Amino acid sequence: MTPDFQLARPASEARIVVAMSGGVDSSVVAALAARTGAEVIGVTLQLYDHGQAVGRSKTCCAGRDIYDARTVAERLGIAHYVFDYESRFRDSVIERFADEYARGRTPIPCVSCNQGVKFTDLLSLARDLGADCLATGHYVQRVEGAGGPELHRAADPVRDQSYFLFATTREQLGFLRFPLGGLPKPAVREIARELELVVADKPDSQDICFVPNGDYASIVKKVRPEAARPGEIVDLEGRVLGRHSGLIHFTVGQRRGLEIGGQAEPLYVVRLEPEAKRVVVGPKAALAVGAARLSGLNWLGESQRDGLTAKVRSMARPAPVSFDGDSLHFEQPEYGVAPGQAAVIYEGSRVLGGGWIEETSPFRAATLAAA
RNA sequence: UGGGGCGUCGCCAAGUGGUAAGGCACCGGUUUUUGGUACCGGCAUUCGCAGGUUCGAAUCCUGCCGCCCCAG
Repeated sequence: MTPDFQLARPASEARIVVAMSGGVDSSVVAALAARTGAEVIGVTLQLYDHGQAVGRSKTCCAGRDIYDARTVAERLGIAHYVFDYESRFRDSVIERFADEYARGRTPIPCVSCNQGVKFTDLLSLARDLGADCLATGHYVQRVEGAGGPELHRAADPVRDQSYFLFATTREQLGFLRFPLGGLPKPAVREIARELELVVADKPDSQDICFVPNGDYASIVKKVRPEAARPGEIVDLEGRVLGRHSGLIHFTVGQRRGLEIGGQAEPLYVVRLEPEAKRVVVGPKAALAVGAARLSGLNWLGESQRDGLTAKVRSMARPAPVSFDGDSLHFEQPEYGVAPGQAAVIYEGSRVLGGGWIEETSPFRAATLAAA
């Protein structure tokens, strides 16, 4: 099967730039693009290099991914370029990531990366290269609707990455293509195997790409040492229950790592108070959120009142909500809603828009306010 | 140094003669292109210490140690 790249002119006259990370998905995108007969240019961005920290820069980590992308491009017979975006990535993703933690918020670097480095910088690069479109390996669907291109969830819901792309603008969407959005992951790997791409059995990437061992705290600490200052852990009444080794280790909804035993029920982080360096904890019930005020709203469709659902994390089924222009109201309590995370609003499978969570209010209060 | 109570995993805590529940915490795993959640699994050969009774004790007896309360 060959997904439609929705080109405005015959493929034989078109040029497609493919963002190649060195993983299976984007490699298959490059292969599918090449199959259309268009001229394909693979572009890989060097965003970070923790290989140097480990001392084997060309054989592992970022170096390995770039090498893999190059190998795939050679096999497909397409052009391939590597661009050094390390400083831009550091400024727009890593620094911001650390700043957010320092403010007691929970950042989501994949969105910053998509909206900045990938869909702004790389996208304009692709335009400069005279491309007709920029194709990526994201599992989302771009659907030509009556009012222009729409962004929809992936056909395979367990693979859906629309959450990370809510900040995509209409203009960017016009230029982007997501050929994998209609495919199940096994099919993508199958294509890679048929074409004997070296990355066919490469494990899926996970966790934060620029954090080597899952130890994001040490990166934040390096950039924003103040976020690693110890402080008190208090309950909802302000009683001191224990101490912590820095707000960077916690996020709203978190249960593990508090090291406070002797409780009848588990304790969860209810909120972070960066000025006081305090972690406020409470029972699960204290985590039930009824509404979330959003900032930085981006709309790809019309905001409307009925039939909306929203995701407050990537891996969740969309929950019924209403939106009043400022805040999202959940019909059922939502748990672990952290300021700094994204709230993405859907109408069926379509992404209407979304925003950043600024603050939340308890479920019951929201119910009373609505009544 | 009079009276009373208590001492079971890091914390809380069942268990009063039949061969150590549970919760919290912690650890490991699964899930996952963010944090987190959830789920699964692990976690006291031993009950403050030392003796004794008994076929058999964390559970009964004795002594010691420690803590708490009341009284002087």
